Order: sequence, then structure tokens, then C-alpha cells
Amino acid sequence: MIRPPTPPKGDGAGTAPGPNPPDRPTMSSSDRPVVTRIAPSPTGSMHIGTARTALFNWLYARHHGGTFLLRIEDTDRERSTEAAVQVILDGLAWLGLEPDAPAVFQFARADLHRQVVHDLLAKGRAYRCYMTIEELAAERERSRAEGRAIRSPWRDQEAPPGSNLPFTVRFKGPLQGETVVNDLVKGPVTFRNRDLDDLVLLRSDGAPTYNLAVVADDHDMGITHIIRGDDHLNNAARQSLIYRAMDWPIPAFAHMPMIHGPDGAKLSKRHGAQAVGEFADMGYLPEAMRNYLARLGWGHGDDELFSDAQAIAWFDVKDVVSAPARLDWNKLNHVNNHYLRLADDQRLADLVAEAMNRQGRATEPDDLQKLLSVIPLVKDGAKTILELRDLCAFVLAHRPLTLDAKIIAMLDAETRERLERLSLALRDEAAWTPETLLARLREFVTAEGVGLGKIGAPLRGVLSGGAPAPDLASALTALGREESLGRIADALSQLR
RNA sequence: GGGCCCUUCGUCUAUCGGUUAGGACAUCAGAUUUUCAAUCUGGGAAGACGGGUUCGACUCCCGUAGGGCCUACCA
Repeated sequence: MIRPPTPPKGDGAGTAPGPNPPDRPTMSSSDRPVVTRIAPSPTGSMHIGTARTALFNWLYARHHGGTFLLRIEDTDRERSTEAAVQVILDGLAWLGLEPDAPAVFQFARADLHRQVVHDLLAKGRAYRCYMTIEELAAERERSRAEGRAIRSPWRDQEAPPGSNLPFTVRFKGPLQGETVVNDLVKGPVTFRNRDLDDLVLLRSDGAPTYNLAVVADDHDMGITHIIRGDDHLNNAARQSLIYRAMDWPIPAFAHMPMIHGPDGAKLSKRHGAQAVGEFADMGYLPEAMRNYLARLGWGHGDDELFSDAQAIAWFDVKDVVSAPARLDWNKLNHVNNHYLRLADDQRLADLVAEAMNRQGRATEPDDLQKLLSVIPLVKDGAKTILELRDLCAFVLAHRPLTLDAKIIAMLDAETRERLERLSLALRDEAAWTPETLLARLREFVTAEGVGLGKIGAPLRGVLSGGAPAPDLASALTALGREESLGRIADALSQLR
């Protein structure tokens, strides 16, 4: 693939005749300090693809010592709610990708957008279109059948008809030549201008549209690099035309591939999760998400597990892969397990308690302390906080434990007697550490003339009641002497 | 229908004309073993297809097939 040099010299797009015409001098985006932005629309959830785009924008800004901004694209009044805005704010905060300035709300800037439309109209680069919904639908059908872009008859019709007819304002794009978007990840992408329709700038109710607002805001906010999803690549050409019409420098574009589900189809709820809040609820750590998401569609040699500092040092949009990627739960789990091992136990204890509460299980005052004692013993085997929660649950159980049939079946007379003797042997174990307990266990089975397996399974059952538990010595350690011996005694008296 | 993007193991990726095509996850086998897990060792697994260009192509060009995005008075 042919790629432009990075950072790009000059504009991110050019207009024909030639693919890279000698432009009039405009300020180059690369001369300015880097400013990136994430511009989600508040629709109720924050898609994981949006999260990754945010991450890439954040990494790029950090790498260049630039600024990372947030703009809420709330021009669609029907769908935008305050709650939905909060979801975005919470999502970014959870991911640790907070913007360097307060969020900019697009709808609040409608006056600025209208001013741009006014300027475009004055320059003759926009026109009022009086097509009705029906006429538009008919034209859409015609154009589709003819395989061409939609055209409005009002494009070249100066005189408006009646005075009070509703109209939209459309951009008056060139019909000849071509527009090339010098995308930082795709390379130069050429569009014939005649394939680009005249997009609506102002709705008939006077509200600015996305394609206008995005250009006006990105310019006004001084965005130098537009890093966004692949789905906007087509828009980039038409947006470039607006920059040009306004005599604004064109920012550098970098279109990220999409994230698909494991089956290659568009990622949806069906694939298990799609919103960042869902990943949080499923027990993934934000640092694991950052690492995994960064690795999905971007690479730095064979590096798989890396810190934020490394990602920032290494990140470059030219290393972003151009093909869409599929979400792989196995790999996410692996990465999450890695960060679970690294995580502070106190933090994990809090998260586990929180997960238990969400499950409807109230935690008691000394539970946190108990969790703290097991977590280091079991976290290596957990892929998520939810799994960790289940792995920890046995310590919090209250005596007497209810034993399931499988465990009761193991407790025959011989085993019960042996457990009795083991209990006695453990009673005076002074140190009560995994090491000493394991040694004591081994001594015991040797003295009994049996293998560890003979006593291990029933002991485990009695200690955990059938819930998952770590190895015997660890389980005993986590439970403590009193609780451990108590649970054994409970079981023995229960079956006597 | 039209425009645009994409195509290396099952998955994420490395390779920037010359490699036994590397790594990670998953998987399989073995070791260990007190269930599960963890851990250790080893194995299998890829350039969509067809044409070019070239001494030489996964790498460059063209075509085909497949997938995706856009084609809104949504963003």
C-alpha cells in the first residue's frame, strides 16, 4: 500500500485536476501542535469501537504531546438525552481516557454552524433546495436506478418560488474533477466529484446537519488529526470539499478499521457485548481493555502485553492495520487475566465485593478482609472479576455449610475417621501457612499410608461445600485455623 | 444499483521483493497434580482465486470472488 509521509505535508486532501494539485498556500496541519478528538453521538450506549477510536486519539495526542478533546454530537435532538451523555462520560472515565478539556456540545454551537452556512451561501458554494420529501424520494429512486448521485434541480435555479416554502440548504459541490483524501492509514483515496452528492447543510427546520457541524467544529476547535471509524471515509471526501470552499486548512484524516463480532458480522449484542459498560460489568479491567483494544488493529512488532507508557511511546497511525478486526473473547480473557495478576489485591477485593452486591449478595464488614486473604491465592486462575468472585465465594460461606450429594457420598466411615484424625493433626499446627500446611498434609497421608488423593477431595468438599476452591493448603490458609477446623467438625457431626 | 475500503494459521498480528512465512490467543498431545484452574514441554495450523511485472512475489499491477462501509432533512 502506498502511504503518504507522516505527518502529512500540506492538506489531507486535494482537488483535481491532478491527484495532488499545487495548492494555494494554506497553513499545514503538521505545523500546529496535535489536537485530536473523539466525537460520539449520545445514543444510549458507548460502542466498543468508539472506545477504541477514543483510545487511538488519546494515544496519538499523548505521543505527540498534544491535546485530546471530546465533542458530544448531539445535533439529533430526537435521540440525544442527558443520560446518554453521562454514559459516554462514564465510559471514558472508566477507560481512563478523559479528555484534556470539558466536553464540547455540538448542539449548543448551532449559531456558529449557521454562520458557516450563511458564508457558504454568500460565496455561492451552497444553495437553497426546495425539494419536497416526495420529490426527493422520487429522485433517490431515479438516481439509484441510473447509478448516479442525487441531484437537486435547485442547484442552478436562482429564483426561489413562493416566499414561505420550506427549504434545506445544500452544499454546492463541484461536478468535475476528483477529490483525494490522503488518509493516514488507507493512503490516498480518490473520489470522482460527480459521485459525491450535494449534502444537506441545514435542515428545513434550520438545524445544522452532522456533515456541516463536524467540519465547522473540527475547524473551530483546531483539530489537526481526525482519527475516526472507517464508516466515515466516504464522508471525508465531501467534508474536504467544505473545508476547501471555506478556505480552511484540511486536517489529516486517519480512518480506523471497524471492530466486528467473532463471526465477522457487525458487532452487536448478539456477540455477548458491544458497549463499554457491558465489558465493565462482565469484569474486565480498564487497563486490560486498553491493552487489548490497542492490539486490535494496531501492532508494534510482536509486542502483546504492554503498558500505557509503552503504547504512547510506540503508537503511530501508520501502524494501524487497514483491515477490520474481529473481537476475540479468548484473547481478551487472556489479557485480562494478565492484568488481574498484576492488580492490587485491595482493589480486586473491592471489585469482587461490588460484583457480589450486584449479584444481590450483601457483603458484611469483615468480608473484605476475608476476600483479601483469598484473592492472591486464586486470582491466577481468574479471567474476569466475575470469575474471581466465584473463586472467592467459598470463604464467605457461613457455617454450617450445606454439602451437596457428591461430597456426602465421598464421606464414608473410613474417610470420616481419617478426617477426624487429620483435624487433630492440624489442630496443633502452629504456623498455619501454605508451606507448613502442605508439609503437615503430606506427613499425615504418609502416616496413614495413603495418597493425598484419598483425603484431598473430601477435605476440599468439606471446606468449600462444593464451591470452587484453590489447592488445599491455600484454602486452609485463606479460611484460617478456626474456620477450617470448624467446617470439618460441622461435616463430621452432620453425618454422624 | 453506484461509490469507496478490506482479504497471511480458527482469531489478533509480524513480514515493508529473496525468511524453514515469526509471535500471541485458542486448540491438540504429554508432564505435574488434592477437583477445576494454574504451571512446564512439545505438536498441528496461513499468504482467497486467476493473470501479469520480475532472476525471484505474501509483498508491486490488473481482474475475479468474498466481506464491510457509505449512498438520510442519523451521526
